[in-house]
Amino acid sequence: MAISFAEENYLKIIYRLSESTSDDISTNAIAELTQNKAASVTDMLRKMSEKGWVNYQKYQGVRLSEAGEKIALDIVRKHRLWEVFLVNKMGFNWDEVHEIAEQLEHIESEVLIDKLDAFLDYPRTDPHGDPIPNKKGELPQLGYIPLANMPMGKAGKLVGVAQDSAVFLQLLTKLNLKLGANLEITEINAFDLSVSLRIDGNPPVLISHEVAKNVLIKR
Amino acid sequence: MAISFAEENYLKIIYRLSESTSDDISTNAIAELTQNKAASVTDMLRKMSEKGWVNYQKYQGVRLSEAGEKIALDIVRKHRLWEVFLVNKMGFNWDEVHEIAEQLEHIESEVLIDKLDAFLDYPRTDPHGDPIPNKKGELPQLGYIPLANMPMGKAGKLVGVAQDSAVFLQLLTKLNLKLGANLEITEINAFDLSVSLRIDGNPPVLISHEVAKNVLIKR
DNA sequence: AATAATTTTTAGTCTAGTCTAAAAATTTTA
DNA sequence: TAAAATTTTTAGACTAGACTAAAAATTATT
Repeated sequence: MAISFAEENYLKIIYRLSESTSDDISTNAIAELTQNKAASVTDMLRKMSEKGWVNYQKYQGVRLSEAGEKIALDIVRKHRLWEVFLVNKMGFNWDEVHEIAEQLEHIESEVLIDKLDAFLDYPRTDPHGDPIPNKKGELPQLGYIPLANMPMGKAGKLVGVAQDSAVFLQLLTKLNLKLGANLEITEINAFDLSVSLRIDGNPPVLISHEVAKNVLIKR
Repeated sequence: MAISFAEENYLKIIYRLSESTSDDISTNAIAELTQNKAASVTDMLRKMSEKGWVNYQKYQGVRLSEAGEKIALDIVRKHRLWEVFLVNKMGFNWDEVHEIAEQLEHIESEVLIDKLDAFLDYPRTDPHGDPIPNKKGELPQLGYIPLANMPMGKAGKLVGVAQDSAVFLQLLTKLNLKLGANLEITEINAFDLSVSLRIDGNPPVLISHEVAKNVLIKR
């Protein structure tokens, strides 16, 4: 079944929202990320539900179906591989590549993506540390994930960092974030994706999304 | 002024048609290449004329304006650079890359194209021997062009070939196409782009587009 | 030059994807 | 738990870009 750019975007965004919660995804949340109005989202959800890509009940939010998740993972795979290309081969900084990858992820050619994957030496994560699904849609078992990708309420152990700039490591020290620390996310703020974090059972402290992305944890 | 995929495609196709004639381009010719109906083309030409990208007079055909040609050359530049990438870096054959490049040519990022250009070592031609415009929209002076790119009625001298497979060179010999031969195109068949060619003043013989693309001439 | 054939344009329709305004359902608050 | 606030949906409208059918203009043919 043919799929449009718009549909691909909706699926990708529902996937992204699903990554950080196990609840159903709300119309408003999708509207914000797609930059559309809620009414437009409702309409699209109805259509995608008919195509079998999402499970959608009026007023109850939405969830990807298995078929929808497969498509979403394929788009995520393309997005992240292109990001690796842009950073490793084209010399972009990791903070410059998102918009371009948003365009490249819609290029349709399985062969191209396989060749790109090989050309990049089969990377397991993108420049931001996010895992790259394989062509079957399976996420690599990394043994760790960025703290930023851990769902709310879950706990894990700090096992590494994705960056080793001096300023970053100094900040970790100041926050009392050491290797082996037990971490639990108590809140994720939608506005800036900053995270309230309980460290070794102490009262939660606030850390930025930027920091959370570079802290690697094992569940 | 924002430009859509559809508009970019029309401009590119009008440019391509202009390359092999100095006449105004007909609605039907555009319809065939865009795979649209003539009525749709008329409509689009009217709109693009209002935006100043083409000079269009009802029933009289169309021609790119200076602004339109600038845009078209930019798309052609992107298309051809991506083709080089696909062949030289991704290992595609030169006959497999067109459809993918048709998609990639619409990616919007000047910086990316500049970096790609550098990454590819500033190629002057694409894998088919077609010249790659620079970022100002200027075509490189190659000193030669593929015979397939020579306008009808013009003459030139055979100065080289773009391929040296045995079968190709044997065919040239059979056709009496030698270095230094004086060539004049007497007809281009729209159906298969095959070319009627007068060699050293002899009666014209027919050669395929495939051959014409690999024969290099100096005007 | 008149007629026939072809090309191009006009007029009206359709779909995808968006929007606004208002109605309906759900959630929060007092 | 009733009222208020918020979220979501419905209904109807709009635009870009396509289409078909018929009319108009151009080109080719007797």
